[in-house]
Amino acid sequence: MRRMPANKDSANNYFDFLSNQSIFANISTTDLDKFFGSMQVVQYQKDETVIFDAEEHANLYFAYEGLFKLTQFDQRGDELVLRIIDQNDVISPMHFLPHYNIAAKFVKDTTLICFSKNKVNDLIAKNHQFSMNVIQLLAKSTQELMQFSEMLQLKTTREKVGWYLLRTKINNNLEFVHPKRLIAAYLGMTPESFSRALTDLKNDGIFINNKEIQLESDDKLCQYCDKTTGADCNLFQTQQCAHH
Amino acid sequence: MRRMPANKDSANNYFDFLSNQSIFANISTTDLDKFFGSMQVVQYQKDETVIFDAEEHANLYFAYEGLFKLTQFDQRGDELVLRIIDQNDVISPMHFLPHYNIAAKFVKDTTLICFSKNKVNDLIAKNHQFSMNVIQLLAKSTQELMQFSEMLQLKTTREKVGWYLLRTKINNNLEFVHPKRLIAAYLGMTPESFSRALTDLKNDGIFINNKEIQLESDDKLCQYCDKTTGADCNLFQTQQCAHH
DNA sequence: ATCATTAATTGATACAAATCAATTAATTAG
DNA sequence: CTAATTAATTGATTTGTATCAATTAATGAT
Repeated sequence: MRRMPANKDSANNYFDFLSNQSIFANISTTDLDKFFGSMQVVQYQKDETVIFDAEEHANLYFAYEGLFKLTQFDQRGDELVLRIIDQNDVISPMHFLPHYNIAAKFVKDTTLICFSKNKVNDLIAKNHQFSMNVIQLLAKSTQELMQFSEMLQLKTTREKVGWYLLRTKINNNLEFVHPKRLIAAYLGMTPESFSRALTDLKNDGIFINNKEIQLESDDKLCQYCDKTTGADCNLFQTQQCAHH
Repeated sequence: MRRMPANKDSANNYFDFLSNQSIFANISTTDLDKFFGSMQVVQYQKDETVIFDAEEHANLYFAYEGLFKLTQFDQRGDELVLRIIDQNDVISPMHFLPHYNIAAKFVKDTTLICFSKNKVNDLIAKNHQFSMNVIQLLAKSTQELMQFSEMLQLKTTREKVGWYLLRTKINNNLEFVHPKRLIAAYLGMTPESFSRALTDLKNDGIFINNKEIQLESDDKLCQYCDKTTGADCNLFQTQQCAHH
């Protein structure tokens, strides 16, 4: 980990970046600029592991650049990847209860912007819109975790992979942007099972060459959709959509 | 479902009950009484299933009496029990995003107290302490879901059962207060596997007769503990505690 | 461009837990 | 109190996915 002193140019980039975060939506520039002044920039290197505990890391973090996974792991070395975090994601260990730990394992060199618990709580106290935004963020996080549990518990290996591909399609146009082993871990399976599932999906008209996803027809992944996931699809509830 | 007109006596009981909820902590009686005035009481019968969707059920609910499970289920009929809810628990479907659905399946006749989204949002807007309490509630819910995922994914069948027994011990003194099939579903296993795991635990000095849990010695469940779970134990970080 | 390293795939096997089937125990209703 | 119903347990079998092992593909460094 490395603390970065911010020069004026980079500070402007950070401010721009932060202003676009939904947690800061509809807040006056005055209040924001003041708050942004307290920002800290920290950098982590590929392969570093950091325990985010409620004591030392009671901050609010923004992923400015890079890639890492939020994981729990046990004595056996098995791990649960709760979230894959890349550019633009937010995590708030400051909202973890005491004694709760989670590890961040950095997959790429990563730059985080963070704000201390005290500063954040000050803004919550002072700015009603901000506290609403925090509520929104936590509500979203609750719901994503419910969907995540659902994926882990209810979906078959093949369905998990289909669901992941669908989300990839909805977000960024048919290619894997993360290492397959990372995706496999996130879906709660081994890289071997992930690979085999990708092979199986040929029967559904879904073909993979290396990082590229090719679909026999545009709707081939729709069978792995649900209303919550589909809500972000540009075809959602149109004529072609299954949830129509 | 049945809407209950509240008479004066029962209203007093409900007010007392609500006042003790942590989401209403440190709020003036004046504000509370006004808010409580908007309360609705609804009753559900054993075996009823209700879909809590973001549209019709955008409320804040308190379980006053009864027992039900919050579940997701798929076409196959497999189900994920996200939470077992009994007396004193809170759920806030009002914080679900649009299109997100979850089912409540009532195990016993149940009385819920609820407040509409609008009334809750009014209180959030007006009362800073309340919005802090809501943040606290959502943060807790996020964390519980992370622990839940961890349990589902990382623990073996036996560890899941040991962990459940430990929590039971910490909460209410060594007996099952819920049907075993419900517990099994919550732990993501079949009743058969649950039963076999209970038998296995004899090797750890843990004996079950019907609903009663008997321990060879008081620390027999400590091997299934972790710091987060242990934080609620009355021996936490004392001499006897593994996390000491 | 070539070598070294890491990632991904493919095949063979093992294993934990689900499923299926039957029995016993515990509740609930009359 | 007894019969009926539901819950829990126990045994036999199946199954999906992890694990182990080996190979091939892709990426990164010199």
